[in-house]
Amino acid sequence: MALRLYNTITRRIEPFVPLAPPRVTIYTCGPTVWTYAHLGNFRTFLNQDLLRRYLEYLGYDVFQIMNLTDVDDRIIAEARKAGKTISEHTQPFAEAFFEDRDYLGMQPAHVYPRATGAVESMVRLVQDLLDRGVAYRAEDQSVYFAVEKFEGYGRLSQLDKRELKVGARVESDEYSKENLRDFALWKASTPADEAVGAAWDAPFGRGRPGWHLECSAMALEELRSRFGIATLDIHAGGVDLIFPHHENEIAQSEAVTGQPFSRLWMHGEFLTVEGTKMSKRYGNFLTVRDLREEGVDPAAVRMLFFQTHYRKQFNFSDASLAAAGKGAERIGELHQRLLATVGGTLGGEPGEAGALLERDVGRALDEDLNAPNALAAVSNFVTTANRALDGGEWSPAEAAGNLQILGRVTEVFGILPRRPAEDPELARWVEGKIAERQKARSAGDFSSSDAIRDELAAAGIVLEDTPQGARWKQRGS
RNA sequence: GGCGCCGUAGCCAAGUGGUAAGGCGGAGGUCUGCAAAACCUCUAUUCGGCAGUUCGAAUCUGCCCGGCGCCUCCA
Repeated sequence: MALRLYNTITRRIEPFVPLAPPRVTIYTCGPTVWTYAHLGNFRTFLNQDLLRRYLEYLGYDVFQIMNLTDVDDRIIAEARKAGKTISEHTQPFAEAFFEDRDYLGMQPAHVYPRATGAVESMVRLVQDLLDRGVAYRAEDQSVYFAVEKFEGYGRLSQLDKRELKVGARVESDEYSKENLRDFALWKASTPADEAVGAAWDAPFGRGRPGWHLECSAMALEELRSRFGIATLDIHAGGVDLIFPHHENEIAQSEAVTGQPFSRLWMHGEFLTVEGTKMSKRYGNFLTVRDLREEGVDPAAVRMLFFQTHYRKQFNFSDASLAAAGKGAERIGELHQRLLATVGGTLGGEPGEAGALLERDVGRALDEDLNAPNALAAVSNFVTTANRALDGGEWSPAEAAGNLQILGRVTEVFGILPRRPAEDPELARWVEGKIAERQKARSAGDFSSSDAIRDELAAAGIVLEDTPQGARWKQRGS
């Protein structure tokens, strides 16, 4: 059993072999902080989070880099509109991104380099490319990458098989390029850029970095300074980044290093809404803050996203989110039940059910991160465990061992529903009500006991009568 | 126009040559004072359509129908 992943560059599922195990370096293209990231963006990030967690589960020592793009056309336009500098404009959105990340329970990347903080290394990279003759300064004072000078350009996106749509890439400000496919490394500064603080000095002229430059510069910077290498193990992003973004990153980086920029390229598919790609452009987007305001449990979101394979589009709907939430709750219920069964038992030895769970989840995730299949295994385990618990078939030790495995596995997905924070005051009130109800029940006064249950329900408290007395929990909220 | 992806039950979704995972929903049952939670049984003779290859196809090939994406600094 070994992990296999789909590699965009070979279009095949292949064994995952890191450059220097147990270390695994991952670069994930992060958000452009011109506004709030939407759920579609987070689908990609969440799938990367799953990859990260599974690699760590397998024992790899992961180093993850996620960039924040904090200078680009949209940011400059928005900053201008608001009369702010770009950093004034992006700061709140960067903070919001981290809040959303934490809310969704994503593992933080090890570093979050920002484009504006890496201008120096970007300038060096451009200079290097100029020195090597694969880049040139055009009449408009911008610096472009000469695509024809880089052998193998277009390998990732299979450009050789395509024909350009007539008129597709011809824009007024690109007339200076020698070749239509050449792309900007450094854009000569304009008054608009200067007005919002988006211009830097460089030997080849004052300007700002092109979009693709930052990822190459920052990734190489981190790899070189920390590990003395120039090749990533995994580079991940959304499918829309295959071309031109990642294609250009490869060209820029490899033209300088002569080494593969990344051994593996992973691309996640889109989230759609009513069949159409979720996008700011179409206005059909939802943000994480929207969900938070509705009181959605992040476990439901994770469950929903992981129920579809990352390389397949899937359509978001409130109904499917609610259904996924129910599924996550069922797993959470069992988790609680096992905790109660285990009591203070330490250690424990996993039984057959736990071993099966671990094996099936591993098999599924090993095959290109087949999370849907892995979750099916979890679900089967839940049924098996509940049945065993109903029949009193598990000793505390066996329950403890199985619980440990369930915990390890669900940790990979991060799908255990959040338990409401302990509120002593609320707890005291609820316990009081439960005692009151119990008294009524013992006396056979069921209309009173039901009234109390209704009262609690109205407060969002759900009761479950068990042989050990009433359990309670907060619903939804 | 070029390149690519998808179409599986009421809904969501695995499965890519050997006879349809899983979740949600629904029906009935067990347990319960009634519930809740859990469990049990049932819920696709069939995988967009039509041909073909094969002992055998949801899985391979061809055509058709329907939907989506990239080629636009969009995850």
